[in-house]
Amino acid sequence: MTELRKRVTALDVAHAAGVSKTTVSYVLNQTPNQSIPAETRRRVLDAVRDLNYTPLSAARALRRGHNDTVLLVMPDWPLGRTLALVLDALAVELESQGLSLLIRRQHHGQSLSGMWRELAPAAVIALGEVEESEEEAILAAGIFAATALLTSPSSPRTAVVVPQDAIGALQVRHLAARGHRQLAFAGPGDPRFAAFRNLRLDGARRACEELGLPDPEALDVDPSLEGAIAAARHWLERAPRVTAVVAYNDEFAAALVAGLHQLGRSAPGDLAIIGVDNEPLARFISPSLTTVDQNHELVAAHLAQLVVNGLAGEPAPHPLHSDALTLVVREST
Amino acid sequence: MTELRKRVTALDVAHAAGVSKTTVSYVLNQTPNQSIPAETRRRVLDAVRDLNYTPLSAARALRRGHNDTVLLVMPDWPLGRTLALVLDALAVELESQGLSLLIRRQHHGQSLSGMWRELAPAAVIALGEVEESEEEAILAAGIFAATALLTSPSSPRTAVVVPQDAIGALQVRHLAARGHRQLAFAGPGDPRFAAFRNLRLDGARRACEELGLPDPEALDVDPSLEGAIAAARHWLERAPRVTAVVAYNDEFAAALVAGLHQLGRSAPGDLAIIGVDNEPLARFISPSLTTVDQNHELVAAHLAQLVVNGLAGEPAPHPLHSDALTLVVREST
DNA sequence: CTGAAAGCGCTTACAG
DNA sequence: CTGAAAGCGCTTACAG
Repeated sequence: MTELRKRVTALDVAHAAGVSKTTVSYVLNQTPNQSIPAETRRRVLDAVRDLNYTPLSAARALRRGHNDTVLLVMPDWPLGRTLALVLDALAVELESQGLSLLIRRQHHGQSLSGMWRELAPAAVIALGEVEESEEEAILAAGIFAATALLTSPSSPRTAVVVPQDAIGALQVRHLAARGHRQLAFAGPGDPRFAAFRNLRLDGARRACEELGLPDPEALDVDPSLEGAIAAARHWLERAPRVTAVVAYNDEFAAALVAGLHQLGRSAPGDLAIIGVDNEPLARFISPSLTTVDQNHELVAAHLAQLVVNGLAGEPAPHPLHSDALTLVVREST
Repeated sequence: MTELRKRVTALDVAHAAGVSKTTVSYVLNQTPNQSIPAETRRRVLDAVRDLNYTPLSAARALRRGHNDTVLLVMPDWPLGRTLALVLDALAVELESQGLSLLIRRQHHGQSLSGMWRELAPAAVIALGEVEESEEEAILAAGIFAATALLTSPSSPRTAVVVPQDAIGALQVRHLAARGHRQLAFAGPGDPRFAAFRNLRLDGARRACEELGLPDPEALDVDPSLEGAIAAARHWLERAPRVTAVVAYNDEFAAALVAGLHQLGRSAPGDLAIIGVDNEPLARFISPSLTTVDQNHELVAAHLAQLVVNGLAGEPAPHPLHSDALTLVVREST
């Protein structure tokens, strides 16, 4: 077993450079209104390099009252492709600003309060609704708070929006433009997806209403070949016959395409199908999938900007409308 | 603007409970060899609840010398499906043990040393090779170190293995069992994938050698329809003719399946194709993709176990062999 | 069974 | 231009 080596502290650097801890700190933090001669600065920096000194974030956090960390709290959602890409891009983006992203899931009954009080992050990003009193408490602790809602914001707060309802609406408008009137919605029955599913369905419903189309029938589908076959059969035999399906995502869409094929039918002739996520394999399905692409880079950049501006006391960036959403038209519709 | 509220500290709890900070700490940490009467304990716990007290991790970390955090350092790899799922499952697993997972990318030229010295985590997990001296330094700082290599370990260290070479070998053995002898490897030219690509190719090469098959030709393919068509044409016209392709992942495999279709050919008759990752859409490609599934839950559980055992001073769990790999046979081979 | 006190490694008024 | 000193909120020998 190797012997435990003592940590190199600012005091060690101070000694090596022949100055005090204070000066070391001033140099390293480039504290304003301190005029330290270049020569002294160089000596400190040399010592830092020679000793391989790194300030301990815990000590700094204790003194400053907060970390250089952004705490992202999310419900216990399954990690889909888009969410994973957004979070990854966000982490990279924040890192480039000297911030760490710490992602925590909030399981049922776990208190949000405990998480941020324990960590004392610079900012908290909540995915999904947060109680007003909780948000107040976060702000009162001097922590910047942002909320990433899945729907259009009801209040003009610091809420970034990744509007799931806009996805459903976009899907419906595309199908309507192709002449379809009798639509159906195919999504997961699993309650873990409910937050996303329900909002997409809502958006689809509202769009149908606006376009004067009948309300789309929502069906829980098992995204297997058998589940898809059953669903497709149901729609084809139904009166009035469904001619197009809004799928929860590309997996459901792909299952339906394959199911139709098994029935000797095909998209879009017998049933038009549109997915969401623009999975890498979506274009290689045959017929290739029409889908909605969520621009994860844009969403991540926006979230990062919101936090960075907030920490700097600058105004929030302009809200993301549906710019982050792109319709990718292929063969299945 | 809300007024800044002062933090609730252990001293506040002590006052409210009529005891000292010491006793509060003993109760909250269940410090061994302290016999605190149930009544006192209750008073402390009540005060904690009433005041909504949460210990500040930075203060605890400063005192203890380390955090309850696991630092995972990875190269600047693109986040593929399997990696994302492993990391997510690992985070969940560690959370259930009271540990946070902090993921950081190590960009070129960035020092690993700076990251762990700054954070003072309980453990460091490095994805990929780490210099011996660096690992020594981590250990010497009292931090548990684990390495998740992409290949079979050369030394009997605390290295978890996610053997990418075994994937390539598994692909080749399946194709060989189907009677194929003249194989090719299709992968990305993008150097960001090189670590994974090269190891899978190596594994494929070695398996061919063991089976007495000719060395597989490796081709950089653009995973688009056009790229796939060009590649497929090349293999079909080549002498000796290639009869089966080991694809880097399902995206490449799907592109090749689609490319063949465009050429009026099909898998597996004209060219057998096997992918990696078992993407949700892989079974809905037609013909459906044969692929290799990496059990991300198993890998994550193993990594978590390694860390937890390490922190508790217990021996490492038995190594993961290729148990985490499953061949999923479908129509494309 | 309980508490006073030291000390972890920083930052930052404050004094010179 | 520079440093001595206080203090952030914990944990833990140590003394009673």
